[in-house]
Amino acid sequence: MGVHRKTRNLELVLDAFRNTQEALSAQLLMQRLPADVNRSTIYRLLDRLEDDGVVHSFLASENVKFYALCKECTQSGHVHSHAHFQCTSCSQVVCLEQQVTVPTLNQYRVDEAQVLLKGQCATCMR
Amino acid sequence: MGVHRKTRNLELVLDAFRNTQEALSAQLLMQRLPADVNRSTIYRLLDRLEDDGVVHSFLASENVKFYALCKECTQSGHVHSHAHFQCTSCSQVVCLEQQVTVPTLNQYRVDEAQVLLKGQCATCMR
DNA sequence: GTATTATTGCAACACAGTCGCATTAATTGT
DNA sequence: ACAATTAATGCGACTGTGTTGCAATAATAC
Repeated sequence: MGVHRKTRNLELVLDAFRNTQEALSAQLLMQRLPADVNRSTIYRLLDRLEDDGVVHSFLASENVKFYALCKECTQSGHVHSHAHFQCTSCSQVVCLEQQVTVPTLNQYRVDEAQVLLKGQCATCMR
Repeated sequence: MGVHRKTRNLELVLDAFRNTQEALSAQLLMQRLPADVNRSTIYRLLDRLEDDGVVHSFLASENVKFYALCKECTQSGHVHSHAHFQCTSCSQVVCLEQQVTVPTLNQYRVDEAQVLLKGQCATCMR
């Protein structure tokens, strides 16, 4: 695992993930972390944490990358073969239990399947 | 269906889609269309064509929106419930026949399922 | 405590996409 | 065929997400 000095910023980011069920974007982290945490630092921490298999990332709507803590991943291989859900009202994103089976195709070798389900979350429905 | 004057640019964009099996991004269109077709115009045409159910869009890697001609869509409802494939080497994107069934979830109302399969296309594999 | 070097902050940048506004050109009515 | 209407276009400026080079700072190893 890449070097990880125990810095304030690293702890803040990890805490943010531990304190929520949601997946987080760089944007959301900026809102939730103290204002003096630098934008670039957040992006760099997310990149590193992903490289190290601590979080995994996926694209949601409006071209925004979301991150969430990995449960099944290691550095050697990300095994986050689960679906993600995004609420079209509040934009919240969560990881689902729902496993995704990677289909086999004739003309292509499929390495990865990204599934994003879109709709409304319980809070926004009422 | 929104107003559509038969303009050179509209024809160029539609031809580009008709002349390929691939899905196209604004970027790719710029490369394939004459250089004097304005960037904003391409974005606006894509938006309009999508509103009118002529093309559908979906997000691929690297935060890029791709578009492809609709076969089953109408203005009233996009029914492009098929999977998409993107080659991680050449970045090419295609629509697959593979239909996607939208799962039902307990806590969420799912309106749409986006499936992006990633791997290598036939050309890049050899 | 000092040296090493990972991490950070900053500013500048790259890129996808959007928008306001004036100009151009496709359509409509006569 | 021509003028009036207004959709479509081009341009420039802008937004937002994410990246990068570089100098300053701070966590770790000795």
